[in-house]
Amino acid sequence: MTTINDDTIANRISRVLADRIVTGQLEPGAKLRQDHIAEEFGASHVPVREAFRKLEAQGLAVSEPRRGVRVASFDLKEVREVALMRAELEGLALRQAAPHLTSSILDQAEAATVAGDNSRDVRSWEEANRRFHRLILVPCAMPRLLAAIDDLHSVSARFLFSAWRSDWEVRTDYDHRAILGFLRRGNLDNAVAVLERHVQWIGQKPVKSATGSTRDAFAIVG
Amino acid sequence: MTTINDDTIANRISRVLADRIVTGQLEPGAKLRQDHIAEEFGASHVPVREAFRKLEAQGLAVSEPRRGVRVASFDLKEVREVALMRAELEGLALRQAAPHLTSSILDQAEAATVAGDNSRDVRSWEEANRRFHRLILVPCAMPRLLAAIDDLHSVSARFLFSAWRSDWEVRTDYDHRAILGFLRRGNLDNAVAVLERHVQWIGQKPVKSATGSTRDAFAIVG
DNA sequence: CCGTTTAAATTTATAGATAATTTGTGATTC
DNA sequence: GAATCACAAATTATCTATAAATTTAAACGG
Repeated sequence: MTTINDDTIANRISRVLADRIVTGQLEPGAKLRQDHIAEEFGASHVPVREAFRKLEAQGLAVSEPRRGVRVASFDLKEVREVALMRAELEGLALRQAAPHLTSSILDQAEAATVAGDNSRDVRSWEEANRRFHRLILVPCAMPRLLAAIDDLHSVSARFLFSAWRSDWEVRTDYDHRAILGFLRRGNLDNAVAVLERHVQWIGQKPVKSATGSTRDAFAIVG
Repeated sequence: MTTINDDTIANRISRVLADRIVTGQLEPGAKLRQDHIAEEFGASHVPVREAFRKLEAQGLAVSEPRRGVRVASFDLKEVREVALMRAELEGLALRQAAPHLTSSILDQAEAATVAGDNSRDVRSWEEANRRFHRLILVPCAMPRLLAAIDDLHSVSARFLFSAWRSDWEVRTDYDHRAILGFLRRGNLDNAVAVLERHVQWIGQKPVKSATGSTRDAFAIVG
């Protein structure tokens, strides 16, 4: 039996590019040239174009009709927009998921919180944080809603990595613990309230640019 | 000057197919064969595949890796899911749009409501209904949010056309009027509350199938 | 009647051709 | 002499045409 090629080349390219954009290896506004990318992946430019379309749908790239596609840029306004959307949709998901939450799931979510608190770098903190959110939301069993939340999470992560690429300070996530506490006690309304506030929390941080001047970086921290 | 080719062939194909799926000309589960579609549009299959990717992102088609793409099917569960998502997101959009609403906009929205009440067929009712929602939400100036709402509206419309393809009874939209009333009086909380309830209202209707048996059809009516 | 093999249809990917946009160069004007 | 406009060349995206791989179906044999 040969190697099972479960997904298409276009999907593979799309995943790699998405990761590069989210982690900041590809900077906002950078041009994505299909021929170059095709060459890098040892493929032709047709699957590359299909990958572009997927990135576009996820909000990670923007395509101008006959002028090519660029990495999507963002500003504080868009950080806020994504935070608000996540708050609403995650609140909805938690309400629907609550009846199906087991103590086993909540234990796993607590473990994810601990893992996040012990994370020494942004990347692993983000991974643990996403695991927490997914764990308590997936039982809502609403695929379209979960897919939408997932896309927003990717964009959130991009903001996060943009602001805290290398320097990350350890902090304890009291919100996650409060949410779990309310869920264990069956107090859904408070759990949702904390979650929605939590996701809207936008961290702010001064960043020194190459010229010595400082600009403010913003990111959703939750 | 020649005909301005503002958008790509792929976008054009995508729009036409989306319309066919939404109006029910293409039934759920129907296979979309790229060569046939390419031939119909006098194009090759590359732009067709790109159109497929867009439809997939909108939730109108599903693609299995090497087995082609089909028109997305749906059930009552998904109707509910879309209704809940629309309720949350439209509520959010209205809250953000409220400070920017002018009496001129509200007048146009009222005109759209009247047009809806006078509509004799589903299609024109849907068009007027969508116009109403867009008018009061667009001033939120959140492009990603509005795009998400727009996609959900398309899916809503698909459910609607599926249930009431030909027989549509005229009805007066009290909810729209109540929303406008609250907005005019500056009572945002009540306006949002009515809107969220309004969008979650799922109409139900018995439909006679070819065999003589009856099944229930469902659709978001708002 | 069921499983295997063969053939047709269809998706996926490649390579090449076309069209449009951008960029660089040169000429003309102020 | 500097700046702007026009034109040309190169780069890049888009589409067509063709080939390879995979799935679906159909036929054959047990």
